[in-house]
Amino acid sequence: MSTPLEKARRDPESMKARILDVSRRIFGEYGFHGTTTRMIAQEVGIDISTLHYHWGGKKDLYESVVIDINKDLRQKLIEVEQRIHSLPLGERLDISIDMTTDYLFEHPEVSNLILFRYFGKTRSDGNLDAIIPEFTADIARSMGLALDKKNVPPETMMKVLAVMNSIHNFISGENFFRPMVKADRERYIALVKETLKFILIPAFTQNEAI
Amino acid sequence: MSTPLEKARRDPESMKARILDVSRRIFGEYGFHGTTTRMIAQEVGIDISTLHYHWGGKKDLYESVVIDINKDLRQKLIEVEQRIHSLPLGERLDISIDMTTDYLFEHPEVSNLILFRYFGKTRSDGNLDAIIPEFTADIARSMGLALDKKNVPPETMMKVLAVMNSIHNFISGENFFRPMVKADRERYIALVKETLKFILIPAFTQNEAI
DNA sequence: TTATTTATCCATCAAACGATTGAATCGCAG
DNA sequence: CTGCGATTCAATCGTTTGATGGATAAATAA
Repeated sequence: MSTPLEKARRDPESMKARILDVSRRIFGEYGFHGTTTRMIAQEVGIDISTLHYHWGGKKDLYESVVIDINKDLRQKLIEVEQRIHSLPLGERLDISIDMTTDYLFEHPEVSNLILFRYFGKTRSDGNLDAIIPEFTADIARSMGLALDKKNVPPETMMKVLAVMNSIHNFISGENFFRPMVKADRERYIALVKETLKFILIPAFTQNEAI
Repeated sequence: MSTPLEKARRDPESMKARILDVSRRIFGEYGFHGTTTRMIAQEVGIDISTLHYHWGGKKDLYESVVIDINKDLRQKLIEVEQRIHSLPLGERLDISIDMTTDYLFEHPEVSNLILFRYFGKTRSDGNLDAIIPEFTADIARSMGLALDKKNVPPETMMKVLAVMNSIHNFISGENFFRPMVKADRERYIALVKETLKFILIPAFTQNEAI
């Protein structure tokens, strides 16, 4: 057995995959209600009925998109963790911020969609994000703030959320913030990293031996 | 001369004001596209045509809402600044976080709408947020990071944005984050303040004399 | 070859949505 | 009371939106 999402990801050239990729971007920009199936179909260059043929309906497609970006993000987190594992905390943070920021600037729809789900309601919405608490606990462990990913204390969860949100904010708000600081894209990315490190590193290293 | 918004705010019992208040909340929850004029009308307990009579149309109403919440936030910032003016930086941050957090938890639609405008696109959207850069510069000065609100350097703007966004995130994401940390509302508010201070205060006081 | 499955588009539907119109109602000055 | 502006609602219009059915062609199997 295999879900439509798995099929799509096996063949990146398939129509399923093309629709999924465009959907990620447009759902990320306009949110669920702001996106129409016609917008997606037009961008892919197909008829709406073809979209329905492959994905069943708008809501099914949206759910697949959410699952897909969660998979991607989780994959990236594993990658980051392998890279920083067994380094001192300050360095772990530094490298994590660099890697995560670079990745998300290349795939801003990931941040967009996550923030949409955090802050916006959908008129009819199931609980699709049971994964997020697990993510957060994983990151807590990876940052050395918790020993295992069960029973992470609330204070720690909150700190991790603050870190992740700060990153997503700058990625997803680029169109809004970048003109404010009059920077080109490259400079903006540098400013984001610098700011994140300025804010985050002192907080988590303040009680550490130097 | 007086705009519909000013009229509404002069008489809080007026239909204009009632519609505006409900609109703030619903636009904040569902965003522009996720909100229908019928949802607002039903919540107020009136017919849609009455809504159109007072506010012209969905878009006009939405713009009034955005202007209204910006006015409120600016007013609050002035209030905060008067309270903290001439205190040492650490204390300024501490009190600012407390006051701003309390205010926003009482009016979460302010955070909701601001984040919606940062991260989401509306299919046709003018530039309605020319005020935000001024806000940000104001806060920078109020935090003692800039001497006057002209020519605030990009690095400083970014830091202020990071601070404000972190606050908005926890307010607006309450429905998502609070179950994750298994806290009741009161406890959640305390956790938010604690986390914000943990993250922010060390960063801004690290180079200060103690 | 023929038959069957897969994939795509065209035409169209029903529901939902933003908006308007015209009549009814209210408050109040003359 | 009368007249009039301000306000409200019921009914409805035109459009958009999500979704479907049927024809068609290409690929695949028999």
